[in-house]
Amino acid sequence: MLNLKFIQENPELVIERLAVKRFDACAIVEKVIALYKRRNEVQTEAETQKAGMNQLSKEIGQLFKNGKVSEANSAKERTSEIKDQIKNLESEFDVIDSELAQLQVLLPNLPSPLVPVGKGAEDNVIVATGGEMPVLPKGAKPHWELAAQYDLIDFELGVKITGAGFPVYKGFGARIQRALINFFLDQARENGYLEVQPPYMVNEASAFGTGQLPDKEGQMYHDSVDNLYLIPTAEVPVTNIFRDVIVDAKDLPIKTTAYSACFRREAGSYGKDVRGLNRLHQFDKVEVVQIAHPDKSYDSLNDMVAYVQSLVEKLGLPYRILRLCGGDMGFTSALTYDFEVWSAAQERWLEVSSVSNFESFQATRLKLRYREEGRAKPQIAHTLNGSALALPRIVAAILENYQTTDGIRVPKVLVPYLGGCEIIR
RNA sequence: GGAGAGAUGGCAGAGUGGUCGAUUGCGGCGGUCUUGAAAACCGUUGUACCGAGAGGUACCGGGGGUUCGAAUCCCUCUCUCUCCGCCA
Repeated sequence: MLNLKFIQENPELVIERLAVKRFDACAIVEKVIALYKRRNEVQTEAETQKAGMNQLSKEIGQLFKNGKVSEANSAKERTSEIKDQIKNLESEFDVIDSELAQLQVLLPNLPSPLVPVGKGAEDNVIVATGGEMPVLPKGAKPHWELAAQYDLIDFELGVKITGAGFPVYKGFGARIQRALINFFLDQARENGYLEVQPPYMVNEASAFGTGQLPDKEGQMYHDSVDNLYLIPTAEVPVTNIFRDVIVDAKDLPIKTTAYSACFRREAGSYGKDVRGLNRLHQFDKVEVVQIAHPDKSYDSLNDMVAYVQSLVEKLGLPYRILRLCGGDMGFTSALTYDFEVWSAAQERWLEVSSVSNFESFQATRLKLRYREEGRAKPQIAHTLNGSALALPRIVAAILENYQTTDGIRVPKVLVPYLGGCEIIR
C-alpha cells in the first residue's frame, strides 16, 4: 500500500501516475488528505491532553506519598474532565484512522515511468523474443490429446477425485513434473537463491501482507474452521518470511526460491482458457523472490528477467517478453514483465511467468525494512518476485512443440532428470 | 480430542499498582589495552507516530475493563509449549 504521508505530500503525482493504470484516484486522494490532516490535529490534541494527565498523575502520587491526602483528593477531581476529553479525542482518532486504512488499501501501486500507457493485453510492449518456432508434423495435436494418447495426464480422474482443474499426472506425466521442479530449483540455487519449503496454508496476517486480502479473498481457498488460506503462490509464504523484519542493508539483495503447489479458485474463468492445462485450480510452480535496496531494485528486476529468460531458452521454447501496459498490470506492481511461450498446436501464446517489482508497496504492508550501517533509521525495502516457472503451461508447450510422429522428445536439459529418457512413447 | 503451563526488548530472563521503555546476562556496535587477535575493562545499543525544534505520545501477545496512575489487578480472545490420547 502507499504511504499516507507520501500521498499527502504528492497528491498530483499519485493521481497522474494512477491514471496510467486507468485508475481515477482523485476522490480517494482528496479524502485521504482531509482525513490525514484531521487525524493529525486530533492526535496532537489527544497527546497534549495525555501529557497533562500523566503529569497530574505523578503529582497525585507525590501528594499521597507526602501524606497530603486532601490535596491529592482534590487533584483527583480534576482528572475526570480530562479523561472524558481524551476518550472523545481517541474515539474520533480511531474512526478517522480506520477510514484512512480502508481508503489506503483501495489505491493500487504507482506504475513506474517505464510502464507503457494502454488499456489491455493488446497494448503490452514486446521487449524481446527468442527461440525457434517448431515445425510440427502433420496432424499435430493439442496437449490435452497428447496427454491422453500417451497416458500422461488424466483430467477425468481428477474430476472424480476432486473436481475440474485438478488433474492426475501419471507415469511420465508425473515424472516430467518432478523433473521440471528439480530443474528449476537447481537452476535457482546456482543463481544464488536460497531454497526454502514454505507452508502451503497461511494465516490472515500473511494473506494481508502480500495483498491477497482484503480484496482478492474470493480467489483463495479458505479453511473456515481454522481460518487459514491455501496459498495461490509461494510468493505469499516466502515474502511473509520477511514480515515485521529489519534486515541489514549489506545483506541485500536477499534471494529466495521455493517450489509449491498453488491453489486458485479462478472464479469467473471459462472457455478455451481453461482447456487442458491452460488454467487449473491446483498447479505447481517454482517462485523466486528478492528483497532489494530501493536504489537497486530495478537491477534485481533485470536480473530476474534475465534469469527467467535463461530458463525458457534452456527448455528450447519459443518465447516473448512483454512489458505490461498500465491497464493490464496487477494492483500491487510497479513494473511487470510477462513471459509467454508459444504453444504450437494450440497456436497461441501462454503466459508462464510474471516478474514484478513491487517497490515499497508490499514492504509497507509487511513492515519489511532495512537498516544502513550504524544507527540509521530503518527504511522500507523493496520486494520483487517472479515465476521461475509455472509448470502446467510449460508442460503444455513442451508436449505440443516437441511432438513427433513417434513420440514426444524430451528437452535436452531434462533428459538427466528423466533417467536418460530422450523420447516419451 | 483431554489436562496443565506460559506469552516482557536480537536472544535469555527479572519485574505483582507510581519516578518502568522497563534490572541483569548474552549478543551487536564503539573505545582502552595488544604487532594482531583473544581475554579483561569502559561506553553504547528498541520501534512507530506527532512536532520546525525543544520535546511529547504509544507499545511488555491482541482487545476490553478497574484506577488519579497498569508490564503488574480483572474479563476476554489468540497463539505457543509440556504431558496424555490418536496418527504420517
